[in-house]
Amino acid sequence: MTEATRRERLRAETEREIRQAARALLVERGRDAVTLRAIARELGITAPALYRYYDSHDALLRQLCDDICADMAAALYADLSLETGHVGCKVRAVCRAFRRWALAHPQEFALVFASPRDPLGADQFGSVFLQLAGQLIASNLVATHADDDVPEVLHEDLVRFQQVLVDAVSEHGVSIGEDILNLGKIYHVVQSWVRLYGHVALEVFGRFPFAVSNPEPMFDSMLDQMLTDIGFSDDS
Amino acid sequence: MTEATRRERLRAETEREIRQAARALLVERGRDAVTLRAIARELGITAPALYRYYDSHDALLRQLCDDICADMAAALYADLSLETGHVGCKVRAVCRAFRRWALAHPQEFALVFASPRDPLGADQFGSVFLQLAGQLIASNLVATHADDDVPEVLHEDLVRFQQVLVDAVSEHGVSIGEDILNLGKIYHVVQSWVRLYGHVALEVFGRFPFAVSNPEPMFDSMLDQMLTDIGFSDDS
DNA sequence: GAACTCTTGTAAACACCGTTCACTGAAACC
DNA sequence: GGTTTCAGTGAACGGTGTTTACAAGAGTTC
Repeated sequence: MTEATRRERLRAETEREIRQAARALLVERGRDAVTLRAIARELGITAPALYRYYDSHDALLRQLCDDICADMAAALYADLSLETGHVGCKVRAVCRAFRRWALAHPQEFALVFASPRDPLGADQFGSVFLQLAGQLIASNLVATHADDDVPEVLHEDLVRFQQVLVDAVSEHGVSIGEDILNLGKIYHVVQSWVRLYGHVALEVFGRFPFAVSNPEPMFDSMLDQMLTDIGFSDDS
Repeated sequence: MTEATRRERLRAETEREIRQAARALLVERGRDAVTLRAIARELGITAPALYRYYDSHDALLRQLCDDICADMAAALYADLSLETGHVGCKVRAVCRAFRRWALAHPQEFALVFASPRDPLGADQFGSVFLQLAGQLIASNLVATHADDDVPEVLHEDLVRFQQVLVDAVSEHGVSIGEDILNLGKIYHVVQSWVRLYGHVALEVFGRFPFAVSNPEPMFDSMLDQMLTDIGFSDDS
């Protein structure tokens, strides 16, 4: 069944354990607790042995980021698959799932979303977001926004994003026309991402200007407004 | 002129140098470079000497956060004082100033705004934001939003925020009535903070889903929408 | 099966980190 | 002038990332 040699299997297993230990340390004791020595201690080996698997502490942290993104993506997809309503419902579901995930995984969220990252940034999460956004846009057949809704200075960037979206979706076999994915919608996707990220980050980092005792309805309220703005009707 | 003894002056001077060195390290080499030993090296003293000024490395970082907030507040106030137009213009000016400051000080921004902070959070920045928001709201005499605009589940939190705002402004001698600072406006202030923070953080952390080549007009465009939503007329 | 290579781990070392503690020397006070 | 206060030192402890030389087992080749 498995084509891998014994050595390859052992190596893969060790690597799995490294990631798992790193993740546990991050979750339980924060970013600064994810040290090579602590991970090694957890596995019953010595720190330099980890250099057989990762070039540096930094590389291991990058891998950790990717793992987190992949897990988050899986969680979002799972929540999305439970939602069988129309597109507006799906968008709402995935936004709520994102918030839920972030609140349940604050350390992971902080590591992935709030570090002045490597400019590359071609991480797992990007493609997940593009995936979801692209699919949701593609299946929303009502084109309520025309191109001339957005200022012309933004066209260049939005066209680029449009291409990125089209590519991302086509990689999964879905093809959408430019008439459906028009610039007005693209712009609203960006704006929605701004509001979604803003709200979730503020909540996770406790940076609202006052103590919010009941943040969930506030999030839902923002979501309603966002969906209205993006062109979905408000009926739930 | 100065009532302080020689010793007090020297101490104050050293403390100033500590903060300055810590700040320089943060700016030039990132959060992780702000170590006690590096600071001490910069001052030509030894690391344990710093414990005469701060209880721990963590306490020093907290002080650094406060310093950053104070500096940012000063920068925002300065930019605000240059703007002599009506309230809409002032809001626009201070939002732009916030973005400009964040982009010019990414390490400081990350430290202050994107760490799962101490729940206390009664930092300098809070009062600055409340200051500005309160004043701007108070001077916007056109009450375009009524209380029934916002869902009732939010009332409890918004009333609390209303009180916080009223207190913050009254501490500076300005008193405003509840009729002006109604819940609809409060809600829009919160929503504006969500969008402002979201956009700036995404830009600083490079977390837009595509490479934005021209982010300024995108920010301005969001600002226009935000000001329209909040009830300011769109004439510049 | 012996000789060989490749891989995975170790132990020791280096330079750095936060923190504690016993101490020194000078300033401030009475 | 004697005493107290206090900023600063040096040594030490246990922690960190990383490099190096080395050992020992797994896999391969003859």
